[in-house]
Amino acid sequence: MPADSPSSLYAEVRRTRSAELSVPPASSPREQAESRILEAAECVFACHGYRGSTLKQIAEVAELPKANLLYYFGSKEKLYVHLLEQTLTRWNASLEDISPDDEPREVLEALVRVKLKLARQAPQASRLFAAEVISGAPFLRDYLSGDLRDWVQARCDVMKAWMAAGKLREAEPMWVIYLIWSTTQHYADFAAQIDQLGGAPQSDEDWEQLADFVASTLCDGLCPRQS
Amino acid sequence: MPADSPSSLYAEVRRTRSAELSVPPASSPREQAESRILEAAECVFACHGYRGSTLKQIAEVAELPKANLLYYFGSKEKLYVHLLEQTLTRWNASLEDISPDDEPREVLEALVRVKLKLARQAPQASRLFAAEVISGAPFLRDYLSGDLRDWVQARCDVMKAWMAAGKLREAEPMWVIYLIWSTTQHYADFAAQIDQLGGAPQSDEDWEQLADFVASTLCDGLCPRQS
DNA sequence: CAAGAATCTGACCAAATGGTCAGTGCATGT
DNA sequence: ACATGCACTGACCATTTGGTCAGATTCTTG
Repeated sequence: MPADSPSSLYAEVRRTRSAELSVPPASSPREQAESRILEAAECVFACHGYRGSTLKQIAEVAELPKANLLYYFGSKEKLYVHLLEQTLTRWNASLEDISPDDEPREVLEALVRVKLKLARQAPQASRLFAAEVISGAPFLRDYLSGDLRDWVQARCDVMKAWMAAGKLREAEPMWVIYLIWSTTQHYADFAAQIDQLGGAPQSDEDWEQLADFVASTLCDGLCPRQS
Repeated sequence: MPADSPSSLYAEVRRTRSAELSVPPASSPREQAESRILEAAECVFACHGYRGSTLKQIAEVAELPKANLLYYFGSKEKLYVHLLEQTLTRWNASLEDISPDDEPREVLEALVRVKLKLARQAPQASRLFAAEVISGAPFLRDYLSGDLRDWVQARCDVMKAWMAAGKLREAEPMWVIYLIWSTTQHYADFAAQIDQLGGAPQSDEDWEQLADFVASTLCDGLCPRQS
């Protein structure tokens, strides 16, 4: 019966806040309360998924009365969806376009670095997304088969061009993307396991080395020898 | 408000049952009921995690009265823990030992194939484990820092020997393991996403090609050129 | 067949859940 | 001063939750 003491399990809230990507200081009471609630909600939803989370717990983490959450967000579901959308918006902001003229190795390496940076800076967001997908993506169906599918399709086309030009190993391009996503997200989603087993990157240098390792391994595995 | 209709979301139960690794036909009423309950519980817990699952829902999937689950398993927590332990036992059964004399490429490839086979045959078990870890592994702390840590340590030692012999790229051995785990589990844990985006392996041949792709990419990336 | 054990379950319970609402402050403009 | 609207919240509600239990049914065995 492992109870999760807010002190230990949710300590990450405060820590993540300051590390967050530039969010305007939010002066009005509304903005202040909303961001406070969203922080807490991200923490709890990421941990227990939509159905496993309770408003009471989110309220406790946010140190606000439960009725306050409902005053600002109307319902548990609206709060959850708002959080998902905010996450996707932030992720999209950190993605760059690619073209067939780019060098595959450089693009792949850049993608690995961006994803690992996100895994480090916003692990909660990654786990929130993972929990949603594990549960069958009931709230993200449309996004997955819409915007994300388009984004992914564009990358696949470029990769096919690379393959035709002999710059990338022949393979289902989707699998290349999954290779990158899985290896990088792993460090956010399975952080609890990695903490127990060892090998968790801690310092800036650790993360740098990890990025080097993942990027070079995938590039060497995916790009034909250039000798 | 996406409601998960048992018919669609939990259809996987029956399908997985027949594909399950040899489980004795279970004749006594106790065995019969228990396996029926465990099946349903795996399905629901894998989807919503421990806290997000309800006994009522498990009972509905199992097509048994709720009191029956409690008659056989005593409590929600005992049922959950039983399921976790069963999963770990089965996984351990499919793992082989390795020695420094083995060829890294062969061992890595074999590991990828075993893990992908599990991802295909028992995706629910993989998601169950993933949900548990995402929530901070409250029930698996001891296992992770005990048995699994030992298992992993043994592999790391062998890999270090390989590195010293120039048969494997110099790197934190743990990261090599995470590379394999993440790339293979991804196809079970994120199946909902993959189904929407495309590239999901369907036929035996698809899975074979996927295994070839993942194994050879990782091997080429991890093992020095042999020319 | 009788007696005990194992199997099973409807009815119930206290606690927790998402959500509502009436009412309290409290700032600002007039 | 006072009215208007935003910000807030304790108290409450219907429903759902995990769990108990007394009793009914079925199986096993001497």
